[in-house]
Amino acid sequence: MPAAPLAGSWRLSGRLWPTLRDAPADAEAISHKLMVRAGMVRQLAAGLYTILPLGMKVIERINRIIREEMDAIGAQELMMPVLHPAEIWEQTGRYPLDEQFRLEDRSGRAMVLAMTHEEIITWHAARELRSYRDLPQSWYQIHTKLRDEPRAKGGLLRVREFQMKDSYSFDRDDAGLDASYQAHTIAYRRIFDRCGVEWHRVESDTGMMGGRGAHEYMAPSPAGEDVIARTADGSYAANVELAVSVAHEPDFGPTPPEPVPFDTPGVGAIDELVSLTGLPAARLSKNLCVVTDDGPVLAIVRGEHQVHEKKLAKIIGPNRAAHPDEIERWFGCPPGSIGPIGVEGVRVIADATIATGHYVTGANREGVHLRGAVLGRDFSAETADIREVLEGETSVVDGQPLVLEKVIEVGNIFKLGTRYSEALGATYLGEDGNERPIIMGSYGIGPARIAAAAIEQSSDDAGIVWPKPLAPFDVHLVLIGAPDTEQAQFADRLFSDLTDLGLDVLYDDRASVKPGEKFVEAELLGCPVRLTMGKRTLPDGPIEAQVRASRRAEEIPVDGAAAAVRELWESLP
RNA sequence: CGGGACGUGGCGCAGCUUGGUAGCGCACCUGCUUUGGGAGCAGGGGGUCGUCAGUUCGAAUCUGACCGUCCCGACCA
Repeated sequence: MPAAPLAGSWRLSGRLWPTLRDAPADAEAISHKLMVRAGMVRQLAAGLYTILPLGMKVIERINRIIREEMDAIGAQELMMPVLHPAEIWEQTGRYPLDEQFRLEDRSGRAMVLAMTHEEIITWHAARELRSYRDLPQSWYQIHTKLRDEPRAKGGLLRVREFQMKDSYSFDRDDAGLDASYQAHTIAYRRIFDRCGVEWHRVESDTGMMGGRGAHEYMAPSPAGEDVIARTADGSYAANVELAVSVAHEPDFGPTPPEPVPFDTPGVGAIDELVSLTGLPAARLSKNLCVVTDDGPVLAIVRGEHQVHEKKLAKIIGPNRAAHPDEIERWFGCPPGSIGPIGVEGVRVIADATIATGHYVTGANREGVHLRGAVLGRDFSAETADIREVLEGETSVVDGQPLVLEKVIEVGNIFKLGTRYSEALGATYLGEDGNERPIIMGSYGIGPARIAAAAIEQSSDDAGIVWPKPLAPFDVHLVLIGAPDTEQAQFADRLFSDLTDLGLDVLYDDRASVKPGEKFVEAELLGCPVRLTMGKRTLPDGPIEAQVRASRRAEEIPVDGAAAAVRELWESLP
């Protein structure tokens, strides 16, 4: 048995801390490799991870920050089951979702595992909240979610079982919801700032939650799965799923009186057309045919743009790319030559940018394109925003240029409205005696994703470089020498002195591990300060301190060592 | 779900093409030496080669199916 913990400090001997020299071959993400190597997590199966004691230290620190800030806005912690009767999910229509784990109990009752907790919290709210006097309320938990993800990936970044801080607000009216939403905005800002990660708050789609307004909290990282568009000062920031921008306007020159055909043998792709015509891609129209249950749809964007599939799907519903033989049937030509002019039986949706200018587009004849096609004159189309914004295009808010950035989603907030309260009968009696649905919001944070994002954002060749607030320990004290030596006695004393000063210390007192190995493992783990106590240190010091981030060596005097270490630690960013 | 790759002691890998005694490094155990940057020497333990079926006198090696894991895409807080 290891020695009992001294506040948040640990003696290392006897503890489970399995580090690895090599990362498992199937780990790809930096955070995944380092978390496994640094003995924080182990994988059980795809998307299922055990968090080891050292990983728990980090998660505990994150959760503590979350609890403090949630409590500070008056949210109340509770805990709901992760095993739910299916009927409740049937009432909101979310029972059949593909991500839902479904099972039966021994009597054959249909059950589900908690994908999220809107249904259950609303079920409780329906029973406990009766009057306008009971509102507003905010309830939260830090608890398990289970999702049958089509593809777990990236280590801890996308998993099938994970802890989430989820909170839910209950208000009388929209103004109340706005206030609860604002309170969460404040709490979230404090949480992510205190965690020491870089983050952006962006406008987001409401996704499977439904509702009417949402933001996501995004930690920039190349390992991220989402992309955001934002201005340098954050005056505009949105997930590209709904980001808008002012497109570059090409010089169109005079508009031809009518479309003019020209030969483009064997040419279909936009870059081939650019070389052939010498025109910028923005003056070509890119025509994409997809198929919905209601038939074919032709989507048109400028040649430099990409159709954003989610934006398109919001307008036309689920769809797939058309097969070449289908295109041949509807347009009478191969995919490279299709265009909007003269087609029948095909719904045409043009991006709003197409409404100005004239374009080179397919003539619906193999090897022929047209110059000078004008929307409204030569063809008709619904216009909508269906393109993905491009880096360098400008903000619709203030004209600043937009940058695109890959990000990890670490939190989100949703204005749910009455979707769940109406479905589950969560109503209250107003002052005027009328029954109304409770107005709800829901708010999520993934603690393990914060940890993973922190590592993605901060590591070097030697290992993790923790932001101070998330480090499993503040100080990593390395003892060189046997337990019965003078330096060991001194290290023991320093260990308890540092702990008394409020620092969490990992005291590497293992007798059987060589100094070099201790140093390497300390850097792999990445606590902000490493102290070395060896024979050399005594009697007069100094004690060597290494600042992990800079790997700079500092000298700590033996007299008043603990206070000096505390001071060094405090001086770090 | 589509495409690709890979499954050999705890981790990293070789062996497979050309079938014939299962190997290397690290880790682990014992002993001695060593103690400020993943120690040295000596000895030792641990593997149904993912599973099943087939071909063969004989399969880690060839064939097939299945399972698992990872990556890209689809999907997704």
